[in-house]
Amino acid sequence: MSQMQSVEKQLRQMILGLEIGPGEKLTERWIESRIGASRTPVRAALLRLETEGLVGRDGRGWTVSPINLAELEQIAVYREAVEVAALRLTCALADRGAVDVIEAMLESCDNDTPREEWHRVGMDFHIELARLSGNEFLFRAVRDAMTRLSRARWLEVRDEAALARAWAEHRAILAAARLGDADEAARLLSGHIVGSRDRLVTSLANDRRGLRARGFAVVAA
Amino acid sequence: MSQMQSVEKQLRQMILGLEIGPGEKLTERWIESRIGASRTPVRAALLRLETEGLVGRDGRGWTVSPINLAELEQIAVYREAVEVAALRLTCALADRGAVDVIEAMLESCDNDTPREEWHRVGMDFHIELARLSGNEFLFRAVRDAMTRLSRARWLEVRDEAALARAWAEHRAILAAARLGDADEAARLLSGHIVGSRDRLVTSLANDRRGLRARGFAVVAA
DNA sequence: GATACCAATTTGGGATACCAAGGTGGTGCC
DNA sequence: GGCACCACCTTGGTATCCCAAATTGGTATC
Repeated sequence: MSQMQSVEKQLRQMILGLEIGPGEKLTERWIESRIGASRTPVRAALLRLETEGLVGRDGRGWTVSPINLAELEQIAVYREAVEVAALRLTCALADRGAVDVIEAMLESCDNDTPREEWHRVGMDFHIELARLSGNEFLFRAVRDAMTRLSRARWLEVRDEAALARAWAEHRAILAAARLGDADEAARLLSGHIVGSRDRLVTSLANDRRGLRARGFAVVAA
Repeated sequence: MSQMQSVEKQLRQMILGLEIGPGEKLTERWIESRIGASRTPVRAALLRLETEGLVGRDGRGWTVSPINLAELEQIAVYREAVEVAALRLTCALADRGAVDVIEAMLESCDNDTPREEWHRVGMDFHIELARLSGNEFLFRAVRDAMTRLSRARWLEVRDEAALARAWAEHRAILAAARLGDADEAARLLSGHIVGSRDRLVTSLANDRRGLRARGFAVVAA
């Protein structure tokens, strides 16, 4: 793999893993020494991550994008549009057996599964579901939206009950999709996304003070 | 304006204006001499245009993205999802007076208007309509989709009748939106997008031979 | 003590030099 | 004539250097 892609990957992981906090200033030279590559690939990585919304410009200079509650709400609306469209396409497909692969993915999480896994599988559910539609643009839209949501979801305080409910909703969506019941699947998915958004925004708004204390910039809705 | 943004702008214009044909090979050094900037801003521009889908990598090396009929069809599905969602949001708005601005935009085109203007305004209709929703993500999605469609629409052979019908459809959509009739507006917009796609793909498929003769790579659906 | 101003450092933007990999054309052998 | 092989050249990837602007820190003045 070229160094350019490697820098991008490492930097993205540092940002998504909150190793670099939302709102922190970035300098190309710091990244250069931190990652061990020269400025050229570092700049290429920053340009890419900028289009993903993970970093942004702060006048002259780079900043890790803060958590933006207003943005999270807009993303939810966007997700609802593209995910529902993808799901409807999938429901119209002749072969919907592929949903079983996703169901197996969900089953792979049990009580012993580390939190990281739950986090990743929770996002992959939506991403893989969109992939099934066969539409590259819908798929990319969902994947990019989930990437943007990733840090916020990581910060969200979720109790066992909420987690279990989300998993149940995922399974219900798959069940409806397997039957080809597009309207029901779409209805369930919409509700799931809206519910997720509400819990997410509420949780972050409540924790805002604590998050800021940890050095994480959280912009209000 | 920084040189980097200028290079990006110029290069995008050259690609969208078909000054550089779909499928053509690009070398960083050629662009460098053509635009009159060094490789650093050229590379930055290429990285950005890559995320817009206007250029792509061809193993080692850059290529102006060919016109891809399968991609055009997928984009239409994607557009339908995001544009309809945006339109429904707009219909739910308290103040829908802003649609008048768009209507005025349409009126600005008459028989004397050069073809370039028609082309631009035809796309801006969809972009500005999405902007009214107030959702940044839906707006960007529509804008980026229209950018990707731009070259294909430029190549499309459109008769007067088709053009007039498209304009009438635009106006009908606005009329429904002004009344807040979301279902009707959505229905009209869906139909418009699907119809546009059909005419576009059909026209390009028919002209494929001629387009290739002009040096334009056209990938079949 | 506050503030205005200046020097020094830092920073991103741009230019250029260098490199390894891949492609191309030519040449000589079969 | 055809094919294998090799030297050369082009190309993107990387590193490094330079520059202008902006930030910073200190200092002198009021």
